[in-house]
This record gives sequence, structure tokens and C-alpha cells, in this order.
Amino acid sequence: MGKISALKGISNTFQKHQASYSSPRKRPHKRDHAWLDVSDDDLEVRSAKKQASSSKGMHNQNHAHGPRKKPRVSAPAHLPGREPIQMQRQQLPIYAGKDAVIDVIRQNDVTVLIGETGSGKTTQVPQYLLEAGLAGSGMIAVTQPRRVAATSLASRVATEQQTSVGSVVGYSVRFDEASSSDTKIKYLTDGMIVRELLGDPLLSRYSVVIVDEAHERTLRTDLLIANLKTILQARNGSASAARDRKGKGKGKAQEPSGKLNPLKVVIMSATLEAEKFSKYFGGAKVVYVKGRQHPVTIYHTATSQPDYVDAALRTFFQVHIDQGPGDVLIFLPGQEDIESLEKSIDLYAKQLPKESLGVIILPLYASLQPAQQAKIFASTPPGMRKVILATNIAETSITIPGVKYVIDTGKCKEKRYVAKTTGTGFDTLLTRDITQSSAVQRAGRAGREGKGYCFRLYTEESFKKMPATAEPEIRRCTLTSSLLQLRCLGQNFEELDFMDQPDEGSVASALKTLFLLGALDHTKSLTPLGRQMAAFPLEPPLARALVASAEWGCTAELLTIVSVLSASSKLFVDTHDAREEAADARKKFRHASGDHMTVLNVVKAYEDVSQSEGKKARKDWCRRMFVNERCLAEAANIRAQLRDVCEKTGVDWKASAEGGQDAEARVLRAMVAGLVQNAACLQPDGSYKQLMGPSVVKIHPSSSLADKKVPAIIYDELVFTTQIYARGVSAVPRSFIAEVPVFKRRSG
DNA sequence: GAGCACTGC
Repeated sequence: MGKISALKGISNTFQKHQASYSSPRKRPHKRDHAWLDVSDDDLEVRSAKKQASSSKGMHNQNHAHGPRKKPRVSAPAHLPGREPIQMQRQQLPIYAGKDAVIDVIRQNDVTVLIGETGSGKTTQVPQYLLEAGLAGSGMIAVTQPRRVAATSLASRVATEQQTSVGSVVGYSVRFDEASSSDTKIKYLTDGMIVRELLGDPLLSRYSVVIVDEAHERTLRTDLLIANLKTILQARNGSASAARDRKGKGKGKAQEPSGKLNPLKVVIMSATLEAEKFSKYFGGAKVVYVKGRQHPVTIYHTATSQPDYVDAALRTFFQVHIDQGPGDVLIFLPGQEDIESLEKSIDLYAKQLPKESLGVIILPLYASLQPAQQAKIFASTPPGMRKVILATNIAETSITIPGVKYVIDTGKCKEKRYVAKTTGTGFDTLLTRDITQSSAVQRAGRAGREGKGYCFRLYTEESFKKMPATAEPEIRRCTLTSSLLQLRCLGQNFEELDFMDQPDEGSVASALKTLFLLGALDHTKSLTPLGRQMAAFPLEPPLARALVASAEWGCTAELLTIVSVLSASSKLFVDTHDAREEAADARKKFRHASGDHMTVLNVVKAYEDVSQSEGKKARKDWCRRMFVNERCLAEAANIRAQLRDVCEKTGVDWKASAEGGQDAEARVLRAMVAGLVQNAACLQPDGSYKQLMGPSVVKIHPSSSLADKKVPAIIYDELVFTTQIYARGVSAVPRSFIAEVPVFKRRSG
């Protein structure tokens, strides 16, 4: 493309990608980015071994078409809603290979099915299997990493089956379930099926388990896959598919049992990891299904761009001035960069000549208010161009219509746990380079409705140096919660055969934490306390604090605090622009002991407003106080769920310390029981040093205790950004920490 | 004195 002259003094030089993704003639190797190309066959079946050495597979015999002369670029990505639903189903790419898919799954215990969005695999395969009678007397489970996907897929498939959700087709996600004794196809989150595993270790209710989006490799998907391997041995005998790679994972589940109903496993994934999944399951069959994507032309910069925000600014205006209509999507790592770029684009856009298109700038990130997020779906008015500044959220979770140009900074933020064997590790949250699969995914966002263009703000060299795929979560997350769940199943990280084994240090760290919380004893066996903790859908330290609240008669308070802390959004809204206002508002709720009691104050105030005034007044109040209503609503849901678990496990959830003089002390004592490892003491030089670990930590400036000097603190978490910050901090007397049973146990 | 991608029970 060469140099595009745009605004004076702001231009980038781009080079067209050498191996263009958009060429209809060139057929890329399967493991490359075939999905951006619409190629001539819809489905191939082949074994993984053949696939590794050859790019030419055995064509599906049911596939009647010859090679197409023209790529299907003109075919609409979304079919008109007026067409009869059964016709729509038949026009999906996977329909051509329906019989082949059914046959392969019928003949194999494990099938790896590769297909991009638009192929129809997630909605159609479960229906094919049901219609072919493969469900037998059991159910077909389809797992998803995200809640919204599980619920919306269920309603789509229910419509296709001409029933309502909850009958033949159902779903199961946290806080919400729609299923009945008629249910044959159930969409559920991976976290939910791992929970089911605790009560039904062989997943005996299911005849087929389909693991969708397996390439995302969430911690829960990896736990499920490892368990599916042992379940296959138990339910199908020593079938070839369950052949044991490492000779590990041998337990009681190994005994073949004729009585158990056999299990079929289908792994659905993106191209890059197909072989890995196949190998893991002893050479499972791999089935390929083509998706529907329009071609995207990719450009790389000629030189690397250290200031990616500035490069994005220049590139945006090059596109805006030189290119035809179509919206622009810019990928940035975080809120801060988004806000900064938003200001710059706004500034330059005002200087554009009158006859050029107007610019609508739309930020998009997870913590943005839903009303703001919704703006991206409004259609672009004539004479205008939308530019969306987004984080990773636009890579998988939200699909934006109308995007023709993607600008990719090649950066993202990644949370990574740095393990310390003392159990006192911390999270880092740092900007880093994205992976190749992420880059391909981002580019693909330009080709959803027609021909698209992607401008990468990094060189082709840099692209080639990127890691192919992200490291699976099991290698970079805290394992405490998963280890507790595994111990409930009588399993260990070391003995289970995972696709990727976790880091030894992380396992040691998790063991230490669970031991200190009293969930495991010195022989690493599960204690009754541990089993009780596992019943709560909480991180183990919070579960421990909640259980401890029974001793101190403050369960009502702890339920509130723990619910807010485990909600996915933050309690306080904090935008850069109104930082001081927000801080002022927050002062009204501040409790001298710190952030945990402050949470109680906020919830109490919110409940008062809710009771005395209407919904609108409540909303206004939240806005004025910079309180995030989404967080409070989610916390109320969690609280109700936790209350049910209390009821079942015999914890008196009504017990309250309210009004008593020692209310604060009792609440803090319960918190300390869960956060023993998260304690730090003031040192003579004014810094805080971890009590059970080596690090010096600083109270995060967002805390109500920022800059305060108190003898000892406990905190919710440590995050390293520019230094190690403690977040969610309370001041506690040192004696509270010393009195925690684990210290007594040590000395006694 | 400063910032936080995403998801799950």
C-alpha cells in the first residue's frame, strides 16, 4: 500500500502482508489461517497423523460439490430472519457434512471437531446427534466458557427444535437454570459442569459431552477435559480413546464396568490446537468444517511502533481520509489508553475539513456502564464514521456490526499469578504482546459483513515472533480453588493427566494456602472444614471467612461483604475525569477500620434508599455517590445463593453483630480467619511487610486507608503494576492475627 | 499517590 498521505505530518508506512489472507486462489495450510479464506470444500475428515504430514485430506464422500470457481464472498453472513428456520439450518456450512459428522462421532469415543464461527457447529451438532439417536437415554451436554453464550445458544436451538427453552433444550448457568426431565440437550458453562462433577464424578447423566471453545483453555475446561479422560476409562472400559499417555490418573475409575452407559466426547476447537487435543486423547479423529468469513487484507507497519497509541491515532486518520465508508475498530490494551486516544482523536477530528465524514468515537471496555456499551450497536448515521476503541472484549465477547477496518496495536493486558511457595504470591497485571491466534481473531473482526482491512501496528517480523497461542490458564492462575475441588473428588494435580501440567510452585502455593485455612490437614487430606468450604461458590479465603463468621456471630455481615468482594465488577465507579468527585463521595461511607467495613456502610445506605424510594431515585443515588449498581445487584444474587448454602450446611445466616459495641471487632476477626496469609505489619521505615511472605507492599491509593499508618493490615489481594499494591485493606489489631488457630496450632 | 484485559461457581 506504501505511504498514505493524510494529515500533514502524521502518516504511517504500511506493507501489505506477504502471504495475503484474502487470496481466493492460494489455499493456506490447514494450521494457518484458512478461515479468513473461503475455500472450496466444506468438510474434511482425516486422522491427526495424516494431517501433520499432508495438507491434503480425504474429502468427505457425502460432499457432492466440485471445486467452486468463486469464493462465497457474496453469501450473506447472516441469513434473513424471514426464511423458514429449517431452510436456514440447511444453508449452514456444516449441513453438507451432517452425515459424516454423525458417523465419525458414532464410531469414535472421542472426536475433535474444528470449525470457525459461522459454520453452525455449536447449534447443529447437538441436534444432529439427538436426531440420530446418539443421546440414548441420557443427555447431551454442551459446555461454554461464557454464561451469555450458554443461555443464548439454548434459546436459539430451542427455536430450531420448535420448543421453548427448558423442555427438550435447556441450559444451566450460575443463578439461572432452565431444564426439566424432558431435557436432552443442555448448554452449560464449564464452571457449572465442574460443579456437577462434585456430585456426580462420572457425569452419568450425560451420554455425550461436547466441550465447545476448547481452544480457549480456561482453567475449568482443562479440569473438565482431564476428568473426561478418566471418565472414558471408567465408562467405556479400556477404549483406545482413553489410552493413558503417562500412565497416570489410575484410580478406582479405571475398572471397566459393563453396567455404565458409554460416553461420547466431542472437543470443538479452533485450528491451532487440533493436533494437541487429538494426541491427548490417543489420536482421536479430527473433523474439519469450514466457516463463513469474508476476505480480510492485512497490512503490517514497515517499522515497529513503540508508541502504539500515537501510531493508532495516525493510522486512524489515514484510514479516515483515504478509505471509503465503513466503521473502524481499534484494539488497545486497557481503559487508560482508550481514554487517552479518545481525547486525541476528538482533538484532530475537529480540525478536519467540513466535507469529510464526521467521527463518532465510542469507547468499549468491560467496566463501562451498560448504557455506554450499548451505543456501539446503534447504526452509523449518514455522513458519519464510527470508531470503536476497544479492549479484548471485542475479540470474543462482543461482536460489533458494520466494522470494515481493524487497527490492531498488538497489545493486551494479562493477569498472571506469581507463585510463592509460602502461598503469599501475587497477581501481576501487565501490558504484553498478543498471540498470533489473537491477531488472527482481531483481523477477522473486519470481515464479518464484507471485504475488510486490518492494519497491524507491528511488523510482519513481530507477528512471526509472537507465541502461536496463549498459555493456558492452568499455567498462570491461582490454583487454590481448583485444588480444593480436586481434593473433594479425591484427586491431585500431580496425578491427573492434564493437557498441560500446572507449575509445581503454583501447586505448592495452593497446598500451603489450603493447609493454613484448615481445608487440608498435614497429610494433604480434605478436612470436614474443607468440604464445607468447597460447598460455597467462593474463593477459599472468602469461604473460610464466611465459615468463621459463625463462631463470631456475624454471618449476616460477612455474607454482605463476601458477596460484594466476589462480584465481578467493582463497588465504586472510577473514571479518570471525575476522580476527585468520586473520592469525595466515597468519603461519606468511609469507616475508620478500612475497606471491609466501608463495604457494609455502602450496602446499608443503598438498602435504605431502595426501601424508601423508587428505582429511579436509587439509580440517581448510585450515580451521585459513584457507586456501581451492577456490582450491588450481582452481590445481592450471590448473597441469596450463599444464604442457601448456609442453610444446607447448617450455618445460621441470620446471626448478626449489628448494634453491638464489638460488631466491628467480630467482623474483622472473621475476615482475618480467611485472610491470614494476606496480613502485613508496619515497619519502622513506614512500609508494610508481609507477615507470611517476603514482599513489601503498599496500600493501593484507591483504599480508604491509603497513606494511613496502622500497626497491622489485612487485604483482599496483591496486584503488581508499578509496585506491589494491597487492595481492599482493613486495619486490625496484631492480636487478632496472632489468635488465628493456625498460629496457635503452630505454637501448640 | 494511581489505575484494572476477560471469565466462572
